[in-house]
Amino acid sequence: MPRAVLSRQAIVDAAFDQLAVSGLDGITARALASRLGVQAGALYYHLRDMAALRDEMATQIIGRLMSDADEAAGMDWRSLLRSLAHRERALLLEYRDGARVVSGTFLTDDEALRAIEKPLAALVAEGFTPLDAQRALQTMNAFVIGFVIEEQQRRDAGETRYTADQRRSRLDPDAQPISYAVSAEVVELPEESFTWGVEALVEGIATRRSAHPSGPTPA
Amino acid sequence: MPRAVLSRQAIVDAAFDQLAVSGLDGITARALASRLGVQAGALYYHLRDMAALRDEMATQIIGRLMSDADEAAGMDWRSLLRSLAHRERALLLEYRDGARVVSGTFLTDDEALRAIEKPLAALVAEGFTPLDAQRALQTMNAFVIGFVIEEQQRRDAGETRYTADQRRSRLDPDAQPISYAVSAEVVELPEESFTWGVEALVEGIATRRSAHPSGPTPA
DNA sequence: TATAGTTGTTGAACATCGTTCAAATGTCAA
DNA sequence: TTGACATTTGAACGATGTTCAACAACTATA
Repeated sequence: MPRAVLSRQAIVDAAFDQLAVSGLDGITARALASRLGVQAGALYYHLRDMAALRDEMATQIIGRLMSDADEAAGMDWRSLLRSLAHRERALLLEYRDGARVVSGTFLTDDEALRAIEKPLAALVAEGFTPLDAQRALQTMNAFVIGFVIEEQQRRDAGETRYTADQRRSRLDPDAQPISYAVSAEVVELPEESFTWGVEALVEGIATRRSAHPSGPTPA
Repeated sequence: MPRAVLSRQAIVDAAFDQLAVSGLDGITARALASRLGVQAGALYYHLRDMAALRDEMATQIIGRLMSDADEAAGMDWRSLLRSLAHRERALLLEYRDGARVVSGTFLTDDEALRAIEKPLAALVAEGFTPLDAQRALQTMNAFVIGFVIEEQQRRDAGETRYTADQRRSRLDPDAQPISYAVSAEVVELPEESFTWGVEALVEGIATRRSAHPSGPTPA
């Protein structure tokens, strides 16, 4: 047999293809092996286990987020945070189960971890405490992850069981008038909902920023 | 054999016990069956499949969040949002993998869906548009879920590979001074980080609230 | 050119998983 | 006592992750 048919990267590429076709649960050792024209056991020469593969996938997604990000240049901090949030969401949406992939894993490459320094420095340069800068990014990131997990849950898995009509049918317009009235916007228009959250967060972070010179976070 | 050894609720209870012991991945049909003194197949008389069990678990957790919540009474909207966020986090932290359990599932009980009406009404009574009220809750919820997923990832899974020291060792204090300086707070002190995010969000939502009388969400 | 060593893959096996289903068992009503 | 019903058994099926001795192909050395 020819030597070196596989490589760590080839397996990861196949995993992304498989992810698009059958979702995160469809990424099995045998599915990848057949996609690569190989037996399942061969994968374990290049990967410790399947968890390592998922870590690697998450790392590459985050790597993309950090790489095309030379945008810290010349942006005020609001635009920077907005841009980061929207690009992170767009990136996660490119992949089936994208938010689940990155949420449950560890970064295998230090490059991504180090890349956070750039936006951190940009925030500090604009008057944030290092700690406040870190927390601003952490807060924004948590929001994006949480939002997209729910968004993809509806988009990918629940096409049959998560329509606006279906949601409305479980509500009583007399007992729950507000829920009923906004039920359409909950399911549809995720763009607007996301932007609303980002704008709220940016403004909220602005108040934390101006708060710190006079002392620590107030109660 | 005696009739009705099992019940849907008994299985869910066993699942929560198993969750505490071995995490979400440890909840297998046979593990629950042995815990209940029964064969694995018997579970399928009460549950369509294991996904239905996870939905049921998520529903019961959310149900707890909504039930001990008679707190909408007499609270200003800020206190209400704060209280909801902190109670949601505390509840999720009670369960191993709690955030993952509720994030990837559908509510099987309409009660939880209907219970959102109460906080929604409270926000509307204080000047929020129905749509803004819905989005405020959605944004806060996304943040809490995203935050706790990461928090539990570190607490439960990664005790060995996610300490502050380990994070620092992957950073260069000269090249990434800010990341290095705050690396301790990132891993430890989740309480303060979470409160920081909640406060930022509440203040940010306040600006969305005052913005709407003059028109829709500004750019 | 022969030989040894290394790298990468095979093929088979193991334990465990979710799920299904005919058969057996226990309980209750008539 | 009998019959109908509800519930569980026990065994099986296919698919999963993972391991490992054997084997094949390439590389470097002699």
